[in-house]
Amino acid sequence: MTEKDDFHLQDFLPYLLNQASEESSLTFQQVYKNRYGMLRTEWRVLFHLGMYQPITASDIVIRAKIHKTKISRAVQKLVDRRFVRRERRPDDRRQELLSLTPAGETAYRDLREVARQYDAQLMAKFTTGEGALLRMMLRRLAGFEES
Amino acid sequence: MTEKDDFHLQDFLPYLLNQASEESSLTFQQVYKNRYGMLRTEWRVLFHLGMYQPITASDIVIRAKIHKTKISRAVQKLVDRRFVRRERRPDDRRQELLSLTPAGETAYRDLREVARQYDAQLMAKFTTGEGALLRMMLRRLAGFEES
DNA sequence: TGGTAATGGTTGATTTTGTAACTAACAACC
DNA sequence: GGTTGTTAGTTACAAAATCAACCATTACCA
Repeated sequence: MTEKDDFHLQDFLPYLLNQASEESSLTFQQVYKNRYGMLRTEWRVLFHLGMYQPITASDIVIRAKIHKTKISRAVQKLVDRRFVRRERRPDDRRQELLSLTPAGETAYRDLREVARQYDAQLMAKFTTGEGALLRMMLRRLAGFEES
Repeated sequence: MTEKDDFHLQDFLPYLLNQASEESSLTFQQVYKNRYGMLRTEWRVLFHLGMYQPITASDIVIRAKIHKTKISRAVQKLVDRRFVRRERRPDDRRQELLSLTPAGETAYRDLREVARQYDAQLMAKFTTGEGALLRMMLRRLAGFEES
């Protein structure tokens, strides 16, 4: 007979991570969606620019591990909405440097503040030590650090 | 002046969770995709049936927090491929009870074993105590437990 | 009983994503 | 200089997700 197995879907790490990820992004999603009409990829591009500008689309592809077509379309939309400015490099005319417009800067600062507060709210579920450990473990799972 | 801020995207919990989630689901995805041509929602439905059958589509909606149209289409595909059987309830003819066919059972057991091994492989990155704590924290973030 | 609301599930239209093929610019090598 | 190969980014088409409207059935209730 096939013994009743001790597997539990809710403990399967990829499933659990996905559920936690979805659940914990809901509140933030409401904000960037309602306030700026952005999609997930778009706020990410915005944030990457806010943190590292000026950078190219390829840089974002590498850092965020998002497919280049998604980035391409997100950048296009952000440019259309005057959040982002693109500028072709003179020395290598294939690449274009992306940077935030003043409106983009404003949106970024606003959302960054929301993110910071929301993160604090989520982390309040844990002790400081637990939270630090959680981030460390997630970084390792995400491949952000080798070890 | 606007002080250079201490915000780091890579530490923002929803972002970090999403990256960890995506990264850690890649390997398993290859298996259910290549071996059974399934999509994410489909293996999840399969697993829910494997664990809790017989249940209705609505039950899965509630448990897995997946939209009902996604479930509806996933179930349809699984039925088409003879992994799942549907049976209208006599007492409430709106509902239909879903259960696995023998082929579905086989696929489920196979994938469950893959999942178990893969989970162990992921958890090997941590000590036993860390792993247990991680799961507990993720469960809390996912809303699997109230507290 | 009859009318209205709620539930389980499906379908169609639109939006978003994924995959591959493509253009343009540069690099490397002969 | 002229192939050949790479890289940056876009576009076209197919696959999938989202959203709203939709049946069919059951529940509620005057």
